[in-house]
Amino acid sequence: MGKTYSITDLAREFDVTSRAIRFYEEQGLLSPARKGQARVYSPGDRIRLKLILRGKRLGFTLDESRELFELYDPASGNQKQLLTMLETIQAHKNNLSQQMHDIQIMQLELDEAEQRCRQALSESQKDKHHRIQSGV
Amino acid sequence: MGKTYSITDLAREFDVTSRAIRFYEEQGLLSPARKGQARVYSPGDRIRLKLILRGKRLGFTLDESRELFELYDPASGNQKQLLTMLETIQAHKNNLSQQMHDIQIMQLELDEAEQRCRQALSESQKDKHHRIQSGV
DNA sequence: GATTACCCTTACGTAAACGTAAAGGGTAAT
DNA sequence: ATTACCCTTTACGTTTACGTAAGGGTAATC
Repeated sequence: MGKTYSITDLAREFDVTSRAIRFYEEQGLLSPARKGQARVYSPGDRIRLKLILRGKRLGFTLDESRELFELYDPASGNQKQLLTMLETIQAHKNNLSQQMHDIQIMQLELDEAEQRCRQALSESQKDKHHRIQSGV
Repeated sequence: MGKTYSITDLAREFDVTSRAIRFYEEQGLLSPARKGQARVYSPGDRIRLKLILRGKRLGFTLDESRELFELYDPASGNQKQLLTMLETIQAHKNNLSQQMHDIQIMQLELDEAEQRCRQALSESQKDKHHRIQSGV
């Protein structure tokens, strides 16, 4: 009953190669079921892949993403590691704040670049008209 | 008169190695003046380095950063490339929006992870007290 | 004058994240 | 039964962004 996906299904959906998906498994980020030799991915596996790719967009290494997954795993029990875990989380939160800030600044700068670009375009249009008018 | 910086000045300020800074130059992202053999960096060079590092935090490759610098350069004149330039800018803006979105979601998730973590900690504290009270 | 602290170039090494064959098996339509 | 398309594993190759010696010059300091 549960929906399943082949490796190419997921590869197509998320625009990655099947090689990449196998690589994530090799690195311990995915562990799909098997049907014979073939990999069979559950909706949970699919989400997991989605998270990996989001992590990548944010500049996380695969190791970091794997570590984050462990934060969400029921297997986390170990109490002594809870403080370490909090530090990890805090570090990630700090990085994200920094990135957020970086993005806002860069968006402003790109807006300015766009304006200058449009300006330059409209002026080259004016020049064209001028040349036409003056018969050059 | 103009303030200048040595390579180690900048390396210390931005917490990168001088090797890295030389590498950026090798890739055409910086071109400091020279005094004899030694590199001499102007305030402009310093800003440039700052931008490179910000780009890196946002997942830009050095090639992409170099391309962005060209968008801001007075040497940009070429009119035919203005449209290509606008496309490049738009693509970057789209990526940044996506990243912004990714960050917001991940911040929420990290907040939740933190809460669960603190919860687990306080419960392990309660257990401790309980064990102490009951003399185990 | 020897140590310390910079600076340089050249060049090989490396980690991460796949790309890219090579060689083969499974099944479904033509 | 052959074409086509899926799947597999093994394994070497590649790009990016530096790290890490190795070897040598300069300038201040003890």
